[in-house]
Parts: sequence; C-alpha cells; structure tokens
Amino acid sequence: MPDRVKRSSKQSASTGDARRDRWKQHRIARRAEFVEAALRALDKHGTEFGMDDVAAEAGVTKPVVYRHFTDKADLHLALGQHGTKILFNRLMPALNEELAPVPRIRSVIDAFFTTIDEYPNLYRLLVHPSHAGDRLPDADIVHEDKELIATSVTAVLGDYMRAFGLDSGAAEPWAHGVVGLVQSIGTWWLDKRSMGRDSIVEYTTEIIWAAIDGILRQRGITVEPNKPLEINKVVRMHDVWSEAERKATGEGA
Amino acid sequence: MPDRVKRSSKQSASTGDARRDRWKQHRIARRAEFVEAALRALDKHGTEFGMDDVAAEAGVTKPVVYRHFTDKADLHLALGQHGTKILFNRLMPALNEELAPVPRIRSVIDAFFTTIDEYPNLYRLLVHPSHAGDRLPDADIVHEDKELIATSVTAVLGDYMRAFGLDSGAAEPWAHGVVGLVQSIGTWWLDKRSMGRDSIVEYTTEIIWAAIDGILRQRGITVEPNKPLEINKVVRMHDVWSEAERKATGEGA
DNA sequence: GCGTAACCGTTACCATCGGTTACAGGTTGT
DNA sequence: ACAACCTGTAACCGATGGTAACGGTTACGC
Repeated sequence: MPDRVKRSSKQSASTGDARRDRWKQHRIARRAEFVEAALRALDKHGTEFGMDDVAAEAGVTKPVVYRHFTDKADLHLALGQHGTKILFNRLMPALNEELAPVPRIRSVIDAFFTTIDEYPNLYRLLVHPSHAGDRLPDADIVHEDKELIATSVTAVLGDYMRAFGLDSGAAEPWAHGVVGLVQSIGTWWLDKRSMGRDSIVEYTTEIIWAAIDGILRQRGITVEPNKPLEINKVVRMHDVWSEAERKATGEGA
Repeated sequence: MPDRVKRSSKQSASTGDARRDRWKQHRIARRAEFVEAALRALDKHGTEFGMDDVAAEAGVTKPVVYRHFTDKADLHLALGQHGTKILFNRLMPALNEELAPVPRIRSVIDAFFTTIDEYPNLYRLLVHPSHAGDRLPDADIVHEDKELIATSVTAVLGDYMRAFGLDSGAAEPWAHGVVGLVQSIGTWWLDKRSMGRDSIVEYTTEIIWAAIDGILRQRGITVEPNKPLEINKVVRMHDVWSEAERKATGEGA
C-alpha cells in the first residue's frame, strides 16, 4: 500500500485536527483509487460490471467499496464526473482557440471524437442512462453530466445569439439537439467504425456549421466560415468551466 | 388482425393441421395481450416495471408471461416494435405528403412530438437502452428500433442526395445525427415541458431545415423552402415502410 | 369416447447481484 | 492505555429475473 501520508505540517497542539485532516485527504485518494478500479472493471466486463468486479479489481471485497460510495449510482456518478472532466479538459482548449468558426467547430468535434475513441467504454456508460440501481428511484443522476454539457452549449449558443441580436429562446432546445446529434453520431461511429476519424469529424463539422449558417442566413446574417469573428474574443466559457471544476472537485490528475 | 394464415396446402395425412394452425393464431393474439399489459404496467410503474407487474396486469402469474416471451429483453423488443409501428404509422403519411420541404419537415416533426407526447413512457423506455436483463449479453436489441428509424432517414437522405447529384457518403452519419438531434430535443421537452408543442416543433423544424439548406447551399444548390420539389414525387419510403411492416408482423392495430 | 397435443394456470423454487451486518484487527496521536 | 479513525473479511438479506414441476382444460383426429 502506498504511503499516502505526506502531510508534514499542521495543527501541532490541541485537537486531533491533523488526524482528521489527513484522513480526509486520504479518503479522497481512496475514492479515486476505486474510480480507477471501476474503469478497469469497465474495460474488462463491459458496461454491466458488478460491484464485486470493482471490488475485486481494487483487490478488496465489496463492503470496502461501500465505505466510499453510498450506491452503485454514486459510483456511476463519480465515473461520470471523471469522464466529464476528461472531456471538458479536451474540449475547452479547442473551444477557446481563436479560430474562425468552422475550424473552431472542427477542433472541438475532433477533440470529442478523439476522446471517445480513447475511452469508448466510459463513453458508452455515460451515454446510457442505463442507471445504476434498477430499483433506485434516484436514477437519473448520471444524466446530469450530459445535461452539464448541454448547459455549456446552451450558454455558448445563447451568448452568440444575443451577440447577434437574435431571440435566444431556441438556444436551449437547439443546444440539446446539437449535443444529441454529436452524441448520436459518436455512438454510431464507435459501434460501426465504418469510417476513419477524420471523415466523421469532417461530416459532423459540416452539418453543424450548415445548421448554424442556415439559421443565421434565414435571419439575414452571413458569417465567413473561415474568418475569425470578433465576438470570439467576448464569448467564452468561464462560468461553465468553473462549474465543471466544481463538480469534479477532489479528483487528482 | 391480419390473418396471415397462408397455409393453404397442408400435410394432408397424419397430424392435426387445424389444431396447430389455430393455436398459432391464438399465440399471436396472446402476445399482443401481454404487450398491452406491459404498456399498462409501464404507465403504472414507470420504465422500471418488473415482470411480476406485467403478469399481474395481465391477470396471471409470471411463468405464463414466460411462455410467450423468452426474456425480459424479448418483451422489451415487442414493446419496441409496437412503439415503432405506432410511430411509423404517424410519420409515414406526414413524410409522404406532397408538401414543400419546410412544411413537410414540420409535418413529420409535429407527428413525432404528438406521438411522444401521447406515449411518453413508452418513448422513454425505447430511448433508453437501459435494458432488460442486466446479465443478458443480448442487450442491444431494443436499440434496433432506433436503428430502423435511422435507416429510414438514411434512405431518404441518401436518395435525395443522389437525386441532387451529391456524394451520399455522409448520409448515414447525418441520418444518425438528425435522429439523435430530434430524439434529444424530444427527451428534453418531455422532461422539462418548458414550452408548448408548437414551439419545439417550430424550433426543431427550423434547425433541421437550416442544416439541410446550409449543406445544399455549400454545394451551390438552393431550394425554395416553401415550394414543392419535383423530386418529392420520386423519393419515397416504400422499402423502408415494408421493412417496418415486416418487423411488426403479427401485431394488430 | 379416448388419446393427444396444445393450451391454461399455480406454487415453489433457484441464482444473481445490490446492499448490509457483524466481527476482528491495524495505526496513530493524546 | 485508550480513542478514533482506518483496514479488511465472511456471512447474510431481499428484490427480481428466470425455472421446474405439477395439475387442469380445451379441441381436434381417429
């Protein structure tokens, strides 16, 4: 077992603060360990891995896992946050690049496909609201992650629409739509693998840009696909990004 | 229900043909009864109904259900076909109307939202690949229905693209994308209900048309959104429709 | 009418898996 | 020494998907 103690300083006198503090630290690390174990179980047994598998993968028995996760749903949630974090870490830089619209979309989409290509099982797990406890009323928590992404897109979309002076009422459904579109193409691609990554990235980019361009055009706005927008400098993802950070709290790299 | 008995010829000698034939007929009816029961169970207990619930709803005990369905997956599949059939029955007329592009899209989308509004639980069940037997390796069968729809869209899309002289390579991913888009907006709408049906239908239609229009425009083709296309008369859904019929074999209206 | 083949339906059971209980140590700071 | 926190295990519970074994009943063919 790794030492994981590390905490030199702290609270010399009085209370058992040092202890408490250290244990707290420790628990976080342990949780992360189990998330790793769950990922291995996921690769080994597919999306229907059992809690015993996770425990075994972590080299312990089930109750130990349950000391760190209240539920299977809780584990799924942790997995979800892990995945979301990975995804955001890749998507954000791409999204914030100062590129022209189309290259920027392509960059994000490429990051997306690269990521799901790398963690196909995790992706499948998250895309399914297959849900943890079948008997848990609490079922749709994992769903939150997709929701978070949709929310991000809503924010971006809404900001742009307002920047263009458009009614932003459609931002939310459109955001969910685009997320669904990308997700669906992603799932299909992972299952069929009938074309290379470059191709689906290209096709996906093309249809998304077509939608955006088409909508703007219907409102009499034309945008150069390959020339950077001024607005790019304004519309960013701060808030959403920090939201993601908040959610992923406590996970070490 | 369509008799589909067909067995004109017969094993003249030997065994009881009349018997076997009649029972066959009967089994089909019985299966349909259970599908109805399952739908009631679905409304009563949500998407996580158990086999006992279905049995109870049908007024019998579990083993009886298992005489007609091999699996829970099998039941789900039947439910899926039922749902697909309903959906197709509504979508096809809309799709085959001789309308201009945008009204036609709107008509299909409206049919879609009307249907899921009417059978929200069934829709949720099908959209989930949550699935039946957790331990069943056979898990993604229900998925087939979404696949069927995507295939239909692929066919339509591909036909149009070829009719316009475009490379149809992107038809399949785009079809999956559009299906995912609509499905995603549908799920979101059912969950949130933050706007009336007319509004999402309008928004959804708008983004789909924008995508199509944008893609065509990028290829130098412009289409009048509100004038019927000549091609409409050519591109239809025969094959796909009959495919759906084949799948739904044995289910009465 | 008798045999047969299909159905009807039940009670009682198994296996799996999520989740829990109860027990038995370790380590570490006061 | 002791308290407080961890470590871990084996054995168990309960819900649920799925089966076995049993005993009718219906309707046809001979």
